[in-house]
Amino acid sequence: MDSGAARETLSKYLKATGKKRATQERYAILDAVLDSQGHFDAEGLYYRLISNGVSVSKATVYNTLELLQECGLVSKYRFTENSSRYEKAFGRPHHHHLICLDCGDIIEFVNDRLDRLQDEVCSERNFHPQSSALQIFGTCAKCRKKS
Amino acid sequence: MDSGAARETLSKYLKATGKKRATQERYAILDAVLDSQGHFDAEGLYYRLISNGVSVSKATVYNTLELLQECGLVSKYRFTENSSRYEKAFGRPHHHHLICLDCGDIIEFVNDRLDRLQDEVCSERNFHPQSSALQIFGTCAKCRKKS
DNA sequence: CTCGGTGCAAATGCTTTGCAATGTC
DNA sequence: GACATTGCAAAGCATTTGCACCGAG
Repeated sequence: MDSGAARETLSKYLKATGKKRATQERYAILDAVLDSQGHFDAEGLYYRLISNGVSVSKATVYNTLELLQECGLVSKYRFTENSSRYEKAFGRPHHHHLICLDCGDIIEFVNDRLDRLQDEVCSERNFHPQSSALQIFGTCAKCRKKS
Repeated sequence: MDSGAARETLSKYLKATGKKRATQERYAILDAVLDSQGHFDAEGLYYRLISNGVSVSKATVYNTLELLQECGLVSKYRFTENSSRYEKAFGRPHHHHLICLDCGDIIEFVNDRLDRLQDEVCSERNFHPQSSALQIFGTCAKCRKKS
């Protein structure tokens, strides 16, 4: 993950809009996102920022996550009730998720055949796909061993 | 859609738990669900009940939708922020969704190859699937014509 | 008659918003 | 300087909960 390139993506996006400004907060939040491993939520990101001495408000975290989503640096998911999960999307291939209902683990996988099949379905229906999300809920190998 | 069979499914489920009771409200809500076409939300179902002269509270609607989900009569989805969508699941094949970002239309499709491919992915990872949801977001044929 | 279910309104938790202060351009 | 962005706390919204009453078993 190249932090410099991500910052440049954000910077270009901000300029492209002609209105949005490059603030310290936005870059600080981007850095925190890039530091993250796997999925995180807005709350967690906020506390991570605070405990690193970065002073931001939750509102700004939410706003900036939306902004980062717009420029493709972050993906947002809603696997369960009452909480959105995010992940950095910079330089990552298109992937899907296996979600363990026991331990809550999220396992990512990539499958070209699956993606191609999706495209087929779309062209059959004359539907122009923009993004897609496949979630498979079940029990992971770890939890199956346990029980 | 056979309303009698659905009611029987619910009845059996209630008895099987040994604790849950068969109330008028639960059957009234089930009926309203069976009457529905396509996707609906809790709020809409609630108002549909009220305007049909059935007196229930929102809390009961939510509780019952959860119950109907447990016994497989209803599926719940979360396509967008801040609102869950439900659909009757009784006697319906496993299907996925194309969601139009322009008009909000939800198009269902069935694809065996896709389902088989998903199973393959799971067994590769020793993951035991229970349910899955694929959403493809984009623009539908109708909206592409318009623009 | 017992205990699960219901209705209501208040509570919850995530997310957004209004407004004055701040910092970018 | 103009105006987008921030911070804070308060508001919003879908959903849940607490509790007194009701009704299924």
